[in-house]
Amino acid sequence: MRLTVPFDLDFSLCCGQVFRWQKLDGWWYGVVGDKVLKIRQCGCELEFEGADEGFVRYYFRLDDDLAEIGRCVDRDSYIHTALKQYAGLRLVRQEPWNCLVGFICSIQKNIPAIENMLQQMSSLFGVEREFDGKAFHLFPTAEQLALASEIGLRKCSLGFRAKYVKATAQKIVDENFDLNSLRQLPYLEARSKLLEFMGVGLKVADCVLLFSLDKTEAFPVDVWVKRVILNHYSDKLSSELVKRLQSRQTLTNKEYLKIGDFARGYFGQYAGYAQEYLYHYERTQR
DNA sequence: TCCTAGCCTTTACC
DNA sequence: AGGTAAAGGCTAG
Repeated sequence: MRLTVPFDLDFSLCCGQVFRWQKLDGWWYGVVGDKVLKIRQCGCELEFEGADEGFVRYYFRLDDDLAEIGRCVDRDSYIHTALKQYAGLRLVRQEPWNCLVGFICSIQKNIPAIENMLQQMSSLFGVEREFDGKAFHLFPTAEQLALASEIGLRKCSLGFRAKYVKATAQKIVDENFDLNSLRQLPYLEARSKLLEFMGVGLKVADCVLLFSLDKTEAFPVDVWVKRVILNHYSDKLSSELVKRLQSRQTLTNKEYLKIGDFARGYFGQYAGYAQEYLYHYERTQR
């Protein structure tokens, strides 16, 4: 498949938004929904197996107008540098259920640990699928995780998150909850629906909204983004808020909402895209 | 109603 | 080896 739009596969898969892709012999292998696929990029050429072109276009959001998004969020020299550095980085349109569990697991965990938890859950509870001579496991469905015991989930290194995942799976099954239907709702309404799941606060909800439900105005604020705000945008916030952010490690909901509202006002409807560039740039500057 | 402190598990990295 | 930070959320008060 020949690319006619800017895209960088490595940046998009390495920037911390996805947890179940691995690179082997120059190919990226990933499990998405009920598919196992592999993909690699050589310049403008995208090669893949396991899915059709429509799926690849949808999953990697190749229809997003990256040039236009860049123009919208390019508001200062700092983000300008991040945009240049990671030109071609795209948000990935993840499968919502997998995304939701992934970010519940992200609570107080670094990325390698999250990848480890999801891998263990998949191996223990997901359907095995052979592809390219290798064994993969689909991510377990809500039904499968609802049937899992908290003990079983704790065996996957989830710790206190085991209860959250179990309860969330149970709610999905009990209410026949269709996460994809949240796509039709406005940002704030979809967010309040997600907040009803145990283990989902503002941060996790924003991640699910941004990475799987097309809410590009969602602006997840974690410790890294908080650093970006303090180090590069503090002059745009009230000195009172800045003082609070400096003196405490974790954000209160009120502070979190203030930062998100600032970001949406400053970067606009694609604030979430700005977040991803800033997040990845901050993490790789050291 | 809103806010805060204390607690929750485990891993990676220093 | 020991400590700390890690894409935070829940609950009692």
